[in-house]
Amino acid sequence: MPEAAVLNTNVTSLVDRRLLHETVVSQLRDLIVQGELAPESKLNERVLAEKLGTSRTPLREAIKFLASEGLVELLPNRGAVVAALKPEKMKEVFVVLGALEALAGDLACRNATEADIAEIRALHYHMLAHHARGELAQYFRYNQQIHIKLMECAGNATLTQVYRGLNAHVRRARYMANLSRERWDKAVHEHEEILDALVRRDGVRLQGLLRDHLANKLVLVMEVLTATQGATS
Amino acid sequence: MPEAAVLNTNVTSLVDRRLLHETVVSQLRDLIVQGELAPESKLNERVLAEKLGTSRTPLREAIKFLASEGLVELLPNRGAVVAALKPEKMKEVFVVLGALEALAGDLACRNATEADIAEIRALHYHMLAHHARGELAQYFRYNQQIHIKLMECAGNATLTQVYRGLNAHVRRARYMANLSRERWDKAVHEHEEILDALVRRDGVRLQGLLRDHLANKLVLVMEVLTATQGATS
DNA sequence: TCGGCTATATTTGCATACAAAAAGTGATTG
DNA sequence: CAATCACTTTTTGTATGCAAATATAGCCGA
Repeated sequence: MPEAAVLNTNVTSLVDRRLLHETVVSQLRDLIVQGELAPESKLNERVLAEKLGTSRTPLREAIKFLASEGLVELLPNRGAVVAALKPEKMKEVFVVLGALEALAGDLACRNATEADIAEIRALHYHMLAHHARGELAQYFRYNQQIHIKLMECAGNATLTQVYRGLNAHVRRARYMANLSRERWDKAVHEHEEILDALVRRDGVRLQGLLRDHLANKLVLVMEVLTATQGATS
Repeated sequence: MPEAAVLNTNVTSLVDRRLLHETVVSQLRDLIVQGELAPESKLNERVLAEKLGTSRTPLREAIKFLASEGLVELLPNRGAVVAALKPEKMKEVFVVLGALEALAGDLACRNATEADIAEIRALHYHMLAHHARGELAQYFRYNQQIHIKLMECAGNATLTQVYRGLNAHVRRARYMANLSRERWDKAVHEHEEILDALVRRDGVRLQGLLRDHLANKLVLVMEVLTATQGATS
């Protein structure tokens, strides 16, 4: 169940069995992605270690791990800060994500099994259900799962890994978003088309749809960023 | 001079001034990329720490950093090993690299300044010189610099960062390669065409050329892998 | 001789301790 | 009154120590 890791949000660990400091990585990442640790805020090692119920050593290792992902930035002799959410950076990330999703779409049209497509369809309907109820968080959850599943259908684990890393940046901004009903409906409609193109295994069309979908996501994220940017500073 | 970091090979650090454990990350990465630490070999913390003249703590942090890049794999309670160089993994990486280089080529055609192109041309001639002398290592060095510079011309730092990370995997295999003269000449010719397409800012053609170039690289790497695979195991 | 078990040794993982650097504080002086 | 300097406090970076887990070796028994 690899999808579960994407939205793993438990802060107080339940699994002592034989996992290691990956727990800390996961917890820290969630704190950052969900915005509890704000962009550009300092990561005080003592405070965080206490909060996560560990010592500084595994925490520092986790910070280094996330630094490699780009979620935190290391300042020599001055610790680490949560990476800034700069509009310029978001544009960059979306351009790369666009290329990756387009690639994934193309590969998925060729490699996806019928079972894969059925699973995406199932996730799609879950998503529709939460959209109908106006449950944004749950909607996002299934939305993410669809995109991740599409990645996995491409059958390229490296692609999936890179995508996840970049996507973490974007999700940080998305957590702040309050979709207007209009935009939300539009996004759902886009997903309908995406599913349709996948079912027909029309790689070219799917690539285009994914690019457009991402472009719209970028617009949304930019609005969120400029809005909060004015509010917080 | 950001290109310098790509081929930074000093093991005994010269810079004590105010750099930190990034030194260890860089050293460790070089050991892996250059093959001194063979794929799937165990990373003994005590031995490595002594070799790099540090203690286990910064070394472990460096290992976690590289684990996030995918150059090493973490085995819970059993340390870390250098990531395997599996042909399947290489194929995956090249597919993603292909999409990224194509994207970079397209962006570079639009964003590169004349000075950028002049710099790439200069690197190109350096490369030709070392090709003429049959100096493989130096040839690779400038070859890499050209590709990195092309990435930078795209004006997307995120793209460059992701590219570098994936490229490290590939370079590990390339270090084992002994190019045949025929293939080598062909690669150089491809670079001539790449430069030409860039000068003419023909993004579509450049994308195609880069894809072909990468496809040929993949063939080369696969040959190296299957060859060494038979020899070492 | 071979397989399994125990005891030993190594190695990892985590916590703590210590040193250096940065940040904060306050007093003194121009 | 502001700025600077010295001093204190906090925080980071690194080394070391210790416990748990794993690998290794030796031993016994079949």
